[in-house]
Amino acid sequence: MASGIYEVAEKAGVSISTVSRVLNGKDRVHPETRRRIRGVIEELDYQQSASARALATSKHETIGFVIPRVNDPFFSEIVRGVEAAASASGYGLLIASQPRSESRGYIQIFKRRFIDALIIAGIDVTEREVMDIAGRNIKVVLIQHELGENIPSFSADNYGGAVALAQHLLNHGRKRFAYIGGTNYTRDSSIRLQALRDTLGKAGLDIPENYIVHGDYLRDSGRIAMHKLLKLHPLPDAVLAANDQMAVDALQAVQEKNLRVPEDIALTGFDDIPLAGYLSPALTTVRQPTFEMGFQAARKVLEMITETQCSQDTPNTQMVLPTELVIRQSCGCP
Amino acid sequence: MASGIYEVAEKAGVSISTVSRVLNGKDRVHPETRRRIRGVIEELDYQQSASARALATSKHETIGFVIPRVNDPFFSEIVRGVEAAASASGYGLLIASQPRSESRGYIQIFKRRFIDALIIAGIDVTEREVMDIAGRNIKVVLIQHELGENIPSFSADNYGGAVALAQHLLNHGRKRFAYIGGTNYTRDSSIRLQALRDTLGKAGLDIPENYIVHGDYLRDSGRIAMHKLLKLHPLPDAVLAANDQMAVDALQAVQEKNLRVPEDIALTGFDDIPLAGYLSPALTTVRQPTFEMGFQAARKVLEMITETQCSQDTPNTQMVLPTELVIRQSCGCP
DNA sequence: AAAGTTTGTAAAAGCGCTTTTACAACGGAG
DNA sequence: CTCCGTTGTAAAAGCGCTTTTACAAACTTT
Repeated sequence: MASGIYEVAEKAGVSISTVSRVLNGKDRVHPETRRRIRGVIEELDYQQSASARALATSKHETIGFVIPRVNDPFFSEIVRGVEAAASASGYGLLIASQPRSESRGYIQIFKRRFIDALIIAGIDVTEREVMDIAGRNIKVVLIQHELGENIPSFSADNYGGAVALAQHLLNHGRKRFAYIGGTNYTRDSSIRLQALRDTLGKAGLDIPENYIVHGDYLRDSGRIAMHKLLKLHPLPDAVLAANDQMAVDALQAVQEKNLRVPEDIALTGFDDIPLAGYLSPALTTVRQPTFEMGFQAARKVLEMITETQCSQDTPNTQMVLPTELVIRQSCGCP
Repeated sequence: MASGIYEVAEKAGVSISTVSRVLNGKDRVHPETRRRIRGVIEELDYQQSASARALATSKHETIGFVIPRVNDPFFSEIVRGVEAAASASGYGLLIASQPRSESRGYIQIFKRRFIDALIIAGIDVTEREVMDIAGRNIKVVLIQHELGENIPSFSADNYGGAVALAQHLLNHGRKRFAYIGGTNYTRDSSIRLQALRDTLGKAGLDIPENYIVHGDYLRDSGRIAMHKLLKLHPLPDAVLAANDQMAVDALQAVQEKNLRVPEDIALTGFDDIPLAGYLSPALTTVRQPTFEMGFQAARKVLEMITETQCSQDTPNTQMVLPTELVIRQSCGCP
């Protein structure tokens, strides 16, 4: 009875199916009737029940999004991209921000929540997990992680960025490289390391195992890692950190020991978070197209959703977006 | 037929109501039957349809959240707090990040989406708008904004923080104060300005109108504002910015003119975003309990949701959480 | 041993919408 | 003036669950 749509129907003197037709912009409604119903809807400030609609249509107009940390500048910029694309299409965004370890459980929960698609960013899911979700007719797109080519993904060109960075430092005449990695063998971090190794190799250099230390991408882990490096003899003269946050803390660690960046040690980051430009010396780093990745990933899932409705299949995408070397002062440039 | 729960029921040789009872941990099910059903659920990897459940129970286990910008460190920390509390209770988080101007429309959309509660942060909604939402049986809680006392809210002690800041600068012997405000008369910004005026007043000082300029809280607006201030004669010797982001840019503006902070001009921010501590000079500011506000606000709505179910009413909350003066170097301290 | 309690389960009625089907009313064509 | 294609609307059948009601079967009571 009080059931929204019934009230409207009654007040307008029509049946609920007519109201429904008006609501969904369908044909076969007399213009006059339509206008009257519109009026009543306005008057009652009637709002459809999203759950009822979702149940009846099995479209939820909501996309799920899993990331390790919302408050990380790198990820929050991705969120902004996703949100921009989603809201432009009237889609809602259900966000789960959970450390990698716990995100599994969250993905599980998403399988039953009302979402049409799931975007997973910065989490090393397996193909099995993705297929499991996709099997429930939830479109999946990955950001900053790649799997089989039947799974769309959007990543930044980590390899290219790291090569550019290494090459730039080589051009500065640096010889003794060290690397501060992310959580033990995250894919990103190991790709960057590989790029570094390859580039050094071509120059006839290499990077000894003890010049590679691991942090966890988070605050303070850069400081700890750098402290380890500062105990080495000879000291490295170029340190690449796997992300800006660790580079920032590493910088503090160097300065605490009264060493100078870039004179004694050149230091670079990765990501180009806002903070990077404000340091002294400002941090040389690699800009990642974060907003873009989020935006494009969201566009892609939206496309996948509508495609299914028209049941045409487009080839899947594995996009690698370009990164850009951002030269500031921490590498030795004036 | 294929309807999830039917499959389970059929395979277990019971009726769907029994399966439902198991799903919801109800009594009146033979332990043996229960075990068998659990097994089948496991085997089929059956997941309940959230929409169907929501429709039947009118509980969605999801809370909506509106903020101006997810990628702003101030807000993303609030998000983290909200997310932490929500996910601890198994609730999902539907986030809308929209500039103040467009957030109205978004709130509108939320009225029909599947949410049990809505948290609105950093947006100057009116009491009417809130009541309109609340009338739809969606609990509403405000963050960083206050309305009538029947509407729960969680804010930081802006006034107290600004007083502490002003007093601290007075203790440093500063006399010519200037203020860089937020978007024209956001409540926060004007409260802070009032606090500044009151404190100066007690010390027999005041702040001339032309020493008050307005930014928009965002990047670069601090630089523009500071450039205006640097054209004044005499120059101010203490500049308070309404948030850290603007203070950071103001700092750059000062340094570009070859003036020194804090020697020539003391400069302070508000919020204590991570960046503040990394600058040189490091920024003296006021820490806002961002995570805490988010966390408590989420706890509050969750409480409100369960309360209604037991239909007891608790007095409403208008919490003002304490802020904390964070003294670094930009004020003149060593 | 008859009557009353539990206990375990099934059947059925919604939740608020969409969508299909059916059917009057109205025109234009033959 | 009858026949048939439109057009506008109503009635009814789901969507996948929860929940209430009903009722048989198994135990207690006295």
